[in-house]
Amino acid sequence: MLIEIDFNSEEALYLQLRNQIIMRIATMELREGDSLPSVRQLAETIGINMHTVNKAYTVLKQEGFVKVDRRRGAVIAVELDRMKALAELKQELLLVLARCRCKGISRQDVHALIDEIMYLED
Amino acid sequence: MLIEIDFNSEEALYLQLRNQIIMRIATMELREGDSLPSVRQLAETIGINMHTVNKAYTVLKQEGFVKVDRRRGAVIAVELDRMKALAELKQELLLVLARCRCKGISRQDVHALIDEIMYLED
DNA sequence: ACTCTGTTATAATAATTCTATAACAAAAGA
DNA sequence: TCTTTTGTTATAGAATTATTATAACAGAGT
Repeated sequence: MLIEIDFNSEEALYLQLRNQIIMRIATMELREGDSLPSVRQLAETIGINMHTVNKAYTVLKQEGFVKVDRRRGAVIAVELDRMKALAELKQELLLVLARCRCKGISRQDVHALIDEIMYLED
Repeated sequence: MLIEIDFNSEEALYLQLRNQIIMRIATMELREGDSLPSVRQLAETIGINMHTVNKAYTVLKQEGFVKVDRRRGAVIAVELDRMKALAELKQELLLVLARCRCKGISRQDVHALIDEIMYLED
């Protein structure tokens, strides 16, 4: 679990942590059933406080990316709720695409970029 | 300029303001050259502090959506920097699409949603 | 017994957000 | 010229959030 934290970033540490873990699940570097390091262990590795890691794990749990097992710690367990995921995606895209329209980025431009990023999928 | 603020939202007031103005530019409810209300006037209309509105305008200026004229106040003036806009879009999409991949939202699903939101464009 | 797990509680510090006043120079209009 | 309105800047306080620091607890593994 190589986690890189940018202490100069404006983004909160626990969000950087959350985002990196989501990215690793997406690239399958982390797979269903894999355990994350314990909050204390990861905190020590990175050099931050235990509670900051705990907060990241708590958010990941609430967002349906991990489940917490008293024995095994935080385990990757992605909750698939298609309707919920689509609704959240739409909400996020509304603002992003509004910015695109303002800045002269066309629908085709967006499609091309999507394909570039999601090249692995069908 | 009807601006609706949700005081119960977790989103900062100045960001709600910024986002609504960007949405209005995208829908052409606000057009190039249009003036925004003065910071004091809009603050009074909404019932928030002048500095909160000023912060929203300052962000919009930094992001290239308005220019500030000493005489006319904040005026819609969208700065078109295609490379910059595409780079920012890509950065934003990386995380959003990672979440999609985790949650079983396919590339086709995303394309369909893009088309649904950007239906007016070619 | 001992260690490791997540969880919870409490407290202190720092940073961010929002508000409250106040003042300034530049420009517009009377 | 006088007044008003503009954005801008400065300062300060309150509220919230983020981060750190200790400490303790129960459950589970060895």
